[in-house]
Amino acid sequence: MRIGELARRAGVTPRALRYYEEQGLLAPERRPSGYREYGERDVDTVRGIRTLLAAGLNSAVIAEILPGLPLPGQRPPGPTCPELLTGLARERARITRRMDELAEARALLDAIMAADAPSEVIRSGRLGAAGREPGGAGVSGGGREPGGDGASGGERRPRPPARKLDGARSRAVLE
Amino acid sequence: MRIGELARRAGVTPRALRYYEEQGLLAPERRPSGYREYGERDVDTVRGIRTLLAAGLNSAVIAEILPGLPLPGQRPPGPTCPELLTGLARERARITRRMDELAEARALLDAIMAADAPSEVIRSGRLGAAGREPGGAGVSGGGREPGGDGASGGERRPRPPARKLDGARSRAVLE
DNA sequence: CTAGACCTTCACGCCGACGGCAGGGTCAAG
DNA sequence: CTTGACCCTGCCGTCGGCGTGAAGGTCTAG
Repeated sequence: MRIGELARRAGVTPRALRYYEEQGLLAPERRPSGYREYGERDVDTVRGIRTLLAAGLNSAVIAEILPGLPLPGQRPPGPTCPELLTGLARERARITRRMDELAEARALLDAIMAADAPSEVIRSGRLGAAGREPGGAGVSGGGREPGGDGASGGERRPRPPARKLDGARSRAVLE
Repeated sequence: MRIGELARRAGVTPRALRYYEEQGLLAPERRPSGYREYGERDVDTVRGIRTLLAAGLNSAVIAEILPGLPLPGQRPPGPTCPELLTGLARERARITRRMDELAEARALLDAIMAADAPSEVIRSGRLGAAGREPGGAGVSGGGREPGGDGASGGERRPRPPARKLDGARSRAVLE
């Protein structure tokens, strides 16, 4: 199929598909005319890409992960198994951390809502970063915490004090 | 305290604190010299800001939320209760959706790892967007699904087809 | 008085994932 | 052949949350 159809079926724009190709996430055939020709499997591939992008993985990471997606049972001879596996574990841990952060933020919102809703404050404890109250009065669904999955590092440091090391700019703002 | 101390205690950079002020999230006193003077409570406030930022709320949203944070029992006469509450609920729902996305992505990673780890594929089902396998062989922790909290809209559309409406540019890329 | 740590206000740079446009080719139907 | 839908390759713009100087004022210890 051509780019427009894939775009519709995968729920993205053609522009995004060209971008994914540019980043090495897709490699469609080409017609003599230059038109890209995609296969059926690319629909799922693109959905997978979207899922991973939505999880905060960047295209470079996805690019090294993707080969394991489309048809399992095809081992590209490159550095797949050990390094890839650690990379996967790393991203998984990052996602879990992210979920913890979200849970914390949601708890904070719940605390604010609980303190704000009954027109006046009822018991209003101090809520440093996340108000812990046993019987949460959230709008729906309570707070639950994942078991503590990856490394549960705690300290908040905005920068590895920005050593004057010449190259190697640090990224990973907050993620 | 001055900006440097607050920065250290809250785990951010002075630059970030100035930025927060610029965005209306903080309003420190000023010494005659122009130096900013912060209070103790600002430490917690900044931590709260970080938590919310980490959850994907932007500074504008946080700005309208924050007044409910520091000292409860102080109702600024503006549009607080009804609109603020819906805003809070909206953001809460967004966070929950985000967590669902993350859970999905993590399940996808687990599926890839499971298919990749045992050196050869074992049963390799097709995994369109998230491989569902009863006995997941993940590294740690299984997959769990939140009860479905906010609106569980399903369709994936990258753009509200970009109507030629003049003003009103749409945002919310992927969030 | 002086050094050095700390502070001030500009103001530009950056990154990722695209959006959007210009200028031009392709293709199927009528 | 023409039309209109679709496609191509550049290439610049955007948005948020800061980083990173630059040029200069303030404060405190010695």
